[in-house]
Amino acid sequence: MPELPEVETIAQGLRLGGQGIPSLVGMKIERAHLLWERTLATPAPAEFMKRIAGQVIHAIGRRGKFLLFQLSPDTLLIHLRMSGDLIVEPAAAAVQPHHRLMLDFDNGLRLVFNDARKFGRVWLTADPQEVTAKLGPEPFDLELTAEKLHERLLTRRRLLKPLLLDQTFLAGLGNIYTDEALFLSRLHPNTPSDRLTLPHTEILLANIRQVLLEGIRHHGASIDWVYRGGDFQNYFRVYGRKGLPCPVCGTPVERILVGQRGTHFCAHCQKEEMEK
DNA sequence: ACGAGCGCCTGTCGGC
DNA sequence: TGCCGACAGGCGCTCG
Repeated sequence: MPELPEVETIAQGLRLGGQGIPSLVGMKIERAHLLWERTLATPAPAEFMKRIAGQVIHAIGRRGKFLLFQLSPDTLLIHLRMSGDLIVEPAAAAVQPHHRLMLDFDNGLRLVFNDARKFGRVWLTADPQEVTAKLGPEPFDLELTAEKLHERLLTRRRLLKPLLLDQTFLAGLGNIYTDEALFLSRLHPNTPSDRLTLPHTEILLANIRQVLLEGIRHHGASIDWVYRGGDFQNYFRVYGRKGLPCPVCGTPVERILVGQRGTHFCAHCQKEEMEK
């Protein structure tokens, strides 16, 4: 799915406007059209339609990979999962094949949740904490120090990569940015989490933040057939580069499975056995 | 408390 | 060319 940088890019775009599209802040939702029922996590379709009509978008934010739309009494949460995207278009435009939910505004525009694979989900709730309560810390939270991250790493006995992908451990990382952060940190994805030293954790946290910031600066990555305008895919160091030379040592990048996920790394730079 | 396996879905790509 | 499996930015579930 879109990971933190892609979700942040979308949130900023909708909040600030640009490229001919106005900011959605202040827009009033007139009515909703649900084209794929399972897109709606909660409440039931009839109640959703009734409750969202007339609500105004007051703020647009992000928590982990969730988009948050602060409405009048309620909050709308959207998770794009693998193939979801948000589009602003004229409310009169033809309905495209993968449109799943459309929110018509009272100004002739609509916000569309488009999602080819139908994995994405939408929640409308008075209390967004009901949805986001289990999420781990935000990577850019200033209160997340290397010491605190190190403590959290030591309380678990898991492979490093699956742990970093666990949204209850840290919110926002996905497959791309995890591989990139581990590469920069010279850490093997199979490293047991409780073997990380504090110095290693400092390096890891700094690199997680760096790759996420790079992603945001490039407006995210555009891969597969879902194009969102970003170009961070041109700056991947290892992700999706199986067989291509490691940018540091030239050794061909390997692809293995870790926790059922395709994982890209340099076997020379990222040794499984760390020196203590 | 872990990881494996699978389900949810559609689309693309590479190999034969 | 055409078919077919592998694979895809995610996550929740069950099962050992």
